[in-house]
Amino acid sequence: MKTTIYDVARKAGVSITTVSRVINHTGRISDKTRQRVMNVMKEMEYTPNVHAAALTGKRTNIIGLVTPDISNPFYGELAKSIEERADELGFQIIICSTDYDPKKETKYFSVLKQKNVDGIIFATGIENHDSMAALEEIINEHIPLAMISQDKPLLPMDIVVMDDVLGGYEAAKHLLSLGHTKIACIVGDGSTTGEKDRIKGFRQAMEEANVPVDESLIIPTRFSLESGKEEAGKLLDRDTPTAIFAFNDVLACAAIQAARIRGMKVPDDLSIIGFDNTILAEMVDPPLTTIAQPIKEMGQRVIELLAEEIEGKRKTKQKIVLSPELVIRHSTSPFKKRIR
Amino acid sequence: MKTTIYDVARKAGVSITTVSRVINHTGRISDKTRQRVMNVMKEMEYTPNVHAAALTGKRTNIIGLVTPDISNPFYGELAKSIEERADELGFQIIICSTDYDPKKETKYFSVLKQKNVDGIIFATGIENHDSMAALEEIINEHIPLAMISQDKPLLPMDIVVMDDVLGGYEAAKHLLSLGHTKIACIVGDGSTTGEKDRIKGFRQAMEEANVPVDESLIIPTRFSLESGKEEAGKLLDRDTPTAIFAFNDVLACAAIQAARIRGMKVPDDLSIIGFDNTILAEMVDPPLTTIAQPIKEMGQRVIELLAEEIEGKRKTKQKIVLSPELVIRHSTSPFKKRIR
DNA sequence: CTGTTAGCGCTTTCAT
DNA sequence: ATGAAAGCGCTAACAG
Repeated sequence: MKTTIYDVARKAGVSITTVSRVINHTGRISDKTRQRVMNVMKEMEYTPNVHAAALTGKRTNIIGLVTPDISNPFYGELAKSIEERADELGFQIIICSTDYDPKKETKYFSVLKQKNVDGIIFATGIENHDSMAALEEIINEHIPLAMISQDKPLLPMDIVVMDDVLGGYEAAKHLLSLGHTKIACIVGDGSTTGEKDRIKGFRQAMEEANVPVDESLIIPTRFSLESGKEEAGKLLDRDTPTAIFAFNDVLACAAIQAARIRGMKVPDDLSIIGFDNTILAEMVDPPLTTIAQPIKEMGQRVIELLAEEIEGKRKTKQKIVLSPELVIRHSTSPFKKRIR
Repeated sequence: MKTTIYDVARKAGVSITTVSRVINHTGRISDKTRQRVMNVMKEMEYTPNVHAAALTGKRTNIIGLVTPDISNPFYGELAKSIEERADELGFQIIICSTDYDPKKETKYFSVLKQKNVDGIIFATGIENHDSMAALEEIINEHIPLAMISQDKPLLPMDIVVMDDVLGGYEAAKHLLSLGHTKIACIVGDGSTTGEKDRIKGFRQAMEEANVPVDESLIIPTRFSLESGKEEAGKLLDRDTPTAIFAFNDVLACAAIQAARIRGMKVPDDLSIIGFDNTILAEMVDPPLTTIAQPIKEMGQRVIELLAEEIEGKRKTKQKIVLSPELVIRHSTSPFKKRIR
């Protein structure tokens, strides 16, 4: 049998109350007894039973992380930084991969509640109606919540996001500074706020530079490599942009492939800038100039925010907006008039 | 206050025992009472308190997953498939990312033990002495264990691995069948069993084809993109292999880049085959011919194995060896005599 | 088929 | 400064 608080108490010649006190640093205890108890605990390799503690209302030190897909490098890196910082703060992470399925989302909510997690971090959109309802329920039960990389302006919870407007702005700015004016955007389905913000920033930079935005150069895709390749290909077949702003690194890869198939050289014939700065960006040829999301820092900040709330150090919700960073590699170059 | 088993019992007009029985499907209960109790549970939205149950020796339905780095696409995909199947089987996953640090490894062992997980899956090597000691302790406590993608012949636990010998064999076979004979291998530091097995398979295929292996074409690297690029470059500068077998997809990318810098076309001037079939393989240009590890299936099988053991359905340990699969894309082509 | 009751290991008043 | 005792919510042996 595992050694319990009773075993320790007996061996140390004190009551279990005293042992409990030294474990939790509560109440007053003479240094002498404390030392004795601590020694016995060490000696017996005593570790408190988490469940018994949880049963009396103590924390579980478990945090749920709800993400759409951990195999996606972006979420993988996010999960990693969250887990790392969580570990430092004494929390474990239960991962929940929803696979973009709202049903799994709501299911996980109840599982996590049942597991009595101390808090939950959402890295999914939660657009679905049922999910929203489940979410509100969680809010009502005052389970500490934090949202990452997704804004939910109307709900009271901690939030860490990146400034997508600025990201779009910087991408456009970079291309403009290289002399490009005929710039295409390869976007997704336009549904998320992140996407909308990026294009907003893009437009702003164009406007400031007095370059009109050609709406026919804004190309929607299904956010996948195949779809990106196809749409980028169609674009290049019918028009001649000198630069492309892809809304993530995968789409940028797609654009590179589409260009290469058509005998265009990147960046000589076509500059391409990506978004996210995942591992792909350095893997691809040419290495991608891209707008880096501060993934690592975002992960650290959410978990810190959440931990503060769990520990009751702060009762007001907080929103942290981090800045993107332009990472210049080799997929963009100054505009040169093309020789036909 | 959350509704407890007592609330349900009272409302249903039975004892808590009866309620407990319908929850756990134990003992005999008349269909009538069962129905009544079930209805009340539904009505009150009752969910059992996991900690109270765990305190009496019931399972926690939590499984620990110890991996070196979830942000690595290979482990990310593995984690995903494990989580997915685990969810179906009713388990949650606590992730532990060791970052290849043996200290974190041993630390996680104790954390997981303390959290009373039902079982643990190791996706790390556990080469370190302290980790081994900790591992043996866990074995002694009879916590169900499973190892994935790593063999530990001397320890009694469930294992799921891929046949690396066969993988190396198939890679060589493919290249040989295309007419290549001057084949280079870009390997790592040669320390893991996986690597050794791959090269063993490679040699075997070469031998069967009566093609001598040129040892100077076996190039060690630090398994990183940079290192791979550098070493592959040196190789191409001093020699003229017609094909390269890279020991993972990252190294294959490195080889492609090194070749392109030197004006060589892949696959026309140089065929390259990778290993793993991570997302990189389809992202890169040209898409990579590679030896696919059945990541998804590996994940599913470990968790199934572990679940069986947790549920006590099987007491003998089991080892499952899965087969690799050649995925042909566009980075390899038949050998043509080079025109100088 | 159903109920009574004794723990599981710990926290927390309330005494002393 | 320390201890006795009452739960926390549930399971399971025992009794009917």
